[in-house]
Amino acid sequence: MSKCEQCIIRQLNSIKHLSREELVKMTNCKTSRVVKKGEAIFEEGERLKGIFCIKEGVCKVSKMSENGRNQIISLVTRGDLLGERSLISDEASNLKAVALNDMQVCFIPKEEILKDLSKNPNFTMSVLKDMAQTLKQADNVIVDMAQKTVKQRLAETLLKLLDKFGTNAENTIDIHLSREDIANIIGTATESAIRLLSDFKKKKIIEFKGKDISILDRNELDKIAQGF
Amino acid sequence: MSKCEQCIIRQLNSIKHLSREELVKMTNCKTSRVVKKGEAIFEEGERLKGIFCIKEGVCKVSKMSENGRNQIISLVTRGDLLGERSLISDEASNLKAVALNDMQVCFIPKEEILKDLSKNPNFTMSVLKDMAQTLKQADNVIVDMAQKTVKQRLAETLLKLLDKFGTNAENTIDIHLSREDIANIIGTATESAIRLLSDFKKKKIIEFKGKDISILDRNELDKIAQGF
DNA sequence: CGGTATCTTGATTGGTATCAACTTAAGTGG
DNA sequence: CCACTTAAGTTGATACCAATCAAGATACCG
Repeated sequence: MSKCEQCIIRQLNSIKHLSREELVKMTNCKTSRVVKKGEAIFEEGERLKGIFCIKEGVCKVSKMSENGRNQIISLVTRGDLLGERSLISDEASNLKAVALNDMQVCFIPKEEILKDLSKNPNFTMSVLKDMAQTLKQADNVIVDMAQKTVKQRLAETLLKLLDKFGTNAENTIDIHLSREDIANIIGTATESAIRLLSDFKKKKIIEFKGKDISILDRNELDKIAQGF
Repeated sequence: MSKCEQCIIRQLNSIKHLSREELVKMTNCKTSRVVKKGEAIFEEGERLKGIFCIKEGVCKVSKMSENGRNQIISLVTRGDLLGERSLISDEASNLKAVALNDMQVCFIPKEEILKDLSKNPNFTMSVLKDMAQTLKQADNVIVDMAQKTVKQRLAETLLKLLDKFGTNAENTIDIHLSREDIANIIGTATESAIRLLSDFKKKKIIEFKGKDISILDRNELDKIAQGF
């Protein structure tokens, strides 16, 4: 079993504030797990027994709306923690997490995390800061959803994806999302997203390589996102 | 100066987890302030030097969108804390808070709160729980904004307002919001909100007493909110 | 009492959802 | 290797919803 003390991923999140001693304990109680593309890490309504630390891969975190459509709330990647909130508020998860590609995640049992939270103020403060940050972003998303058009949101989403995942050898955004996934991020019907993507392509703002998207005119996307 | 130890409001939020000693210190450094209706407690972009504890009254917390419209993110009332997030993430506030009626608020300096956070795990944990809860609600709002129609959102908002503020002697929702405020909560143009309110009135789901709203058929609003 | 803000309604335009049909891509089993 | 199945992507036509502009009504305030 690989040791948390030696894990590089740890440096990327709040776990970096744990002491050597705490890390040793964590190594002893954590379990590793491989999650295949498309597989769920947890379901909406499930009671989580711990949190997940993403070692490799990306997953979409989503929530079902009352009308039966799926809304993707965030994309969680290498170095992120997943499930702290449900654990802290001690409620069933309100979200579902599904792997977008093959993943490696570590599972850390609830008791261990709660113990660390109660004994290590630096750790707690770090989690608190993360959460404050997430909340701020959530506010921004609310404003965008409430006041921007689908076209603006699509442009913005493409830019965010580019910044978060960068580009691969073919110059396409280095994460494969289906058209439906994209629609579920911006909160629209799949056909609408497709139509707008198609518009962007005609205007040479983006192009397709296979199904993947390559951004040609970042500047123009910026303008569209801001409403021109 | 009134004493935090004896303040009833304290029981309503995380401050209840502070020790007697900590409360005495807080009494000595806090300041009280009256905020008139329409006045701002703080502005977007302002660097807060502490947090606010709402003793009396209600304020709207909002954010300007890039297209120049105002989105109300939440309504903060008696017993709530305000400004913890900016303080924790140590950034300028991303939000603006404006009084909806005359308010009494206490201001607690940053240093005092940070000291309590670093020394009292119960307090920190309580703040953390609050924030996890807020984040969960934010997720719900995102889904609603992304996927519900304006009509659904209006119905939902009316129900939430009713639950949060109750009714007064005239059986109207016990908080006065302008039509514009309502529109800014549901994220639509003022005229659209007015039109839909007018529809609801015609269908005898609500009625107006002056400008205030009285809910006649809660059941019907529930149905509309869920998409029928 | 005039001026201003808020509220209200109508007409028009544009954006988005929905339904339906078709294409392409990716398996799967004979 | 081909025929079949299924999922994903694409496009057009239509109808509905909501934003915007314009104009009038009502309440509020100095």
